[in-house]
Amino acid sequence: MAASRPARKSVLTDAASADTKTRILDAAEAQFMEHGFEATSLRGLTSAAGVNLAAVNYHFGSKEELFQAVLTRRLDPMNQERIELLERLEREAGGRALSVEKILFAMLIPALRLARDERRGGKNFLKLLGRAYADPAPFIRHFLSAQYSGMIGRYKEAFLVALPHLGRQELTWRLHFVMGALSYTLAGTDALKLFAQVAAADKHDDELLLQRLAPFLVAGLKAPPLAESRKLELVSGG
Amino acid sequence: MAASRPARKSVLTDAASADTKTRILDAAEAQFMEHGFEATSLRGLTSAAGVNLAAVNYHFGSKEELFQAVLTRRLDPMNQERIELLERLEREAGGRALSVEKILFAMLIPALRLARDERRGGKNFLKLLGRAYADPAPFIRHFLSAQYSGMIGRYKEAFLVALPHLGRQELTWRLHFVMGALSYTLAGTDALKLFAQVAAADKHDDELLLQRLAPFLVAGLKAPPLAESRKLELVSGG
DNA sequence: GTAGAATTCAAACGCTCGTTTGAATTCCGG
DNA sequence: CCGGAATTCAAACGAGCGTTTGAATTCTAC
Repeated sequence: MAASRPARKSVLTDAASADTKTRILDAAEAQFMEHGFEATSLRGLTSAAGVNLAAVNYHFGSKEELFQAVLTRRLDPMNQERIELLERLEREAGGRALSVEKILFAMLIPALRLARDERRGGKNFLKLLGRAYADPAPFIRHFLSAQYSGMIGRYKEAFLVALPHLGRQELTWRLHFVMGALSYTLAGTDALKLFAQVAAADKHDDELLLQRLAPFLVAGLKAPPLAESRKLELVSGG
Repeated sequence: MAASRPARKSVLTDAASADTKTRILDAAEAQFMEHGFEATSLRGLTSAAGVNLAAVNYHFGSKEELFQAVLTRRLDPMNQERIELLERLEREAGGRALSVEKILFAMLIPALRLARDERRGGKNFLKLLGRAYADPAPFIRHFLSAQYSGMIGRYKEAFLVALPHLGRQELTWRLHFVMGALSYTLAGTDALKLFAQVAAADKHDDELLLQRLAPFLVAGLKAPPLAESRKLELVSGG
């Protein structure tokens, strides 16, 4: 009989159940990406994974915990890589300040590597991540905050040095905008097919995509804040 | 007995039922914003609106059609205003090209006006809109495409003139990034409370927010595309 | 005031959902 | 090869969902 829920399984049996757990995680990644959290049903998910319906609750506890496990599996290593890359660049720079470009690249390249590595989820996962950012479910928002706060804090300090013309608050907003453009782009929200005639070749070339995104973000980050004197004009539309 | 569904009601009875319809729309706006489409239940929605459960299906046909009605009510006038504002600026400029700033402001100001007008939904609606952008449900994506394509096409032509150094495809991507940063910002995704210490005063001052967003977007749009020669460096991280 | 249409209402339908259960099966160290 | 733990499995539970129904009520034009 199954335990009410196994708090921690023995090391060896973990390996035995890895197959089922992995199949669930892989199917969940695809389904959550395609339908979002709410619209994904455990019945469809488990049947796609070729496992019993009860397996999700047995191995992960609940649908919510499964969702978090899906995110953690990819996110932890990627953010770890981001931090390590930033620290390596800082070490290589000696005492000198890093350029905005380099800091931004340190953020983007682990994401790019992940997108290219099908064994780590590839583009599907980034799409899922982009959508998770916009999901209103509180448990998702809290989870993402917790997962990202360390990494973002590090980068914020680095950007603060590279962008001395921005105050802390101004920088906070700029990073918010960066995350917006980034997650929207990663999510591959072709919602706006408006921008339709993007060449098919372009569409799935993630490197080219980041190479288009990077100059946009760098220029946006470097931009001077709007001067007091110009603010009034803005609203009057003049 | 209720008609299977009233195709179009008489003019006068429209006014009579307006109260119920409006109450439903208002409650739906709030609930869809808070929980998203899937997680919003008609039972909760109708009870919040103080109307009978069946009223949604009677007046709107289905939950999906209600969602579209919620969006249309605000979106049509806002996009209309955007187009009119752009055309007014083009007329005022005579034959001369509009600046990137002016075109962008023509996009942002109707959104700002809407955000400030509580009678038109205010910030709630923009938040809902930002979230709708990221919703994976196909009917939402198709609906938004249809609603936006006209407006976006107009602006794309205007930007193409203002940004002659960008090709059509490059511009398409830039507008994609702009929409990303914009919808993410409008959605007020405080998911990333990481950027936590944003002053409370700041938080709901939409004008200040757009004044922070504008320089970021303008600089991003104006940025030169990444030169061929630099592309390789990017990925190697050097 | 009355006929007919529009609207409201309580109730129910049929379905899907996440989760739980307890027996059957598989796994594996001794 | 046996015993106990881990896992799988079919079945069911209870709840909530969007939608439909048909009667009751309200509105309105005549």
